[in-house]
This record gives sequence, structure tokens and C-alpha cells, in this order.
Amino acid sequence: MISHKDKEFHTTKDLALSVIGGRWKIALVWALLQNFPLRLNELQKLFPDINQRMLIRQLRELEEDLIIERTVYPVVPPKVDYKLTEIGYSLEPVVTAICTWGDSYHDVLGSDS
Amino acid sequence: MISHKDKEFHTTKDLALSVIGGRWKIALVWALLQNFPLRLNELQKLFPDINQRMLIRQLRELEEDLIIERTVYPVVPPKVDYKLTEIGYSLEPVVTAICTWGDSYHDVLGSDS
DNA sequence: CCTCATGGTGACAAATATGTCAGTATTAAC
DNA sequence: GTTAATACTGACATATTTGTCACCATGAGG
Repeated sequence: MISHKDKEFHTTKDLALSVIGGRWKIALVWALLQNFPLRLNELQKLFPDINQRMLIRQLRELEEDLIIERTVYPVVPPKVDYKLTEIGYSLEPVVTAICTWGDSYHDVLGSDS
Repeated sequence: MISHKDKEFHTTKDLALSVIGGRWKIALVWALLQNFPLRLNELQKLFPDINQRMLIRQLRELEEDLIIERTVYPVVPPKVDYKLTEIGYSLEPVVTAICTWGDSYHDVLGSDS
């Protein structure tokens, strides 16, 4: 059994899904794969549909799961940025596979209705 | 906007996640990638932790999303089997990427505590 | 002092996803 | 007539995830 955050998983793919399964997580990882370090307000501009509270929560969870790294600069006004860790960066093939599949799935849906 | 089941998605990856995001869906697709057509009771044996109701619901959703195909044989006792459609089968790279990443993530977790 | 920018937090509400339990239909075999 | 196998369905309870709203702290610049 794999144990993580008080939950138990049978397989590593269940573990993987628990990490990347959040509503906005793949999107956040995707954004961070492209634009290296991003500040909170930059992320808010990239994802106007996520409210700030939710955005922060998803970022915190990704941080707990060691996918991203949060850096606080001791300046005023505050500056904090987020970037992928090594293991986070290694999600690239997953994100790519999902995007690629999503495109072809979208095509399939489009051509049968 | 991509519209599907009354929901709107900005990107195809959000669409993809809405299809494969269920608690057991990747696991089900993974099982069907390996053992071609599977009957309900075979799936129940493969996943003893999913209760029947939930299993059927996930299967129905995958069917609605055109990932799997359900075949009913007009015999008694009833026989029904499930197999991947072509677009469902094309999820293979996604499932593989998730499994591969899950393994390395598991290793990372293991070696830092 | 007042305002602004930035990056937050806490309490709570609503929505969605999961899980549990009991019940249904068919017909063949005993 | 009773049981057994298979594949379900409906009503409901619980858990988990997401969203909303109001609020806080800092220090610079006016």
C-alpha cells in the first residue's frame, strides 16, 4: 500500500491522480511548464475564471505534493513566485499526452453530432 | 468554448480531464487496455474496492463519453461486456504517461522521508 | 493619516462525487 | 415453488471539492 496524506492507494497511478486530479492542477502545471516562474497575480491574469482563494489552495496543494516550489521575496509590496520542481517538471509528458488526447477527442465529438 | 454535457471548457485538456477525472476511470481504462472485453462481474473481481453501484456509474459515464462500448447479449442469465472504443483505446499514451510518472513520483516520495 | 499594491486567511455555503442499502427482472434447474 | 446467476436501478447519506465573501498585514508615497 502506498500511503500519502492519510490516504492509501493500491497503485502509483491512483497516487498520481490524487496529485494532479484537482480541477485546475493540470492547467497550472501546464502554465508553469511554459512560463517559468510565475507570480500569483500573473497566474490570476492567466486564469481569470479561478478565484484567488481557489488558486491559492491549488498552489498550496501542489506545493505540499512537491510539484511546485514557492519562493517568498522579503520586499514590499510582497513578491512571491511559483515554479515547478524537478518532479513537477517531469509531469510534462503527462500534460502533453492529456492535451494531445483532448484534441483528438474534441475532434471525435465534433464529427459525430 | 467546447460544450459537452452542459459544461463549458476553455481548453481540450479541461475536456479531457472531465472525461478521465473520475475516481476509478483511469483504472478502468487501464484494465480494459489489457484484458479486452470484460464483463461486469469480471470487473468486480478486478476491483473489489469499488462497489457495484459505483462501478456501473463509472462505466455508464465512460460509455456516454464514448470511451467504452457496452454490448448486451440476449441470453439468460444476462451477459453484458465492455470494451474500449477506438478513441478510448487512444487513451493508452495518457494512461502510460500517468503510470510512469506515478512510479517516479512514488520513488521521490520514498527517498525523502 | 490615507491609499495602494500584493499576497494572503477564515468561516461558511453550495455543488459534486462517492458510497450504502435494499430491491428488480429473467429463466433454467432442482 | 424455490433458488441461483447476472446485471442492473432508486432513494438516500456522506464526503470531498469548489466557490463566495469579507477581512488582514506591510510599508511606500502622497
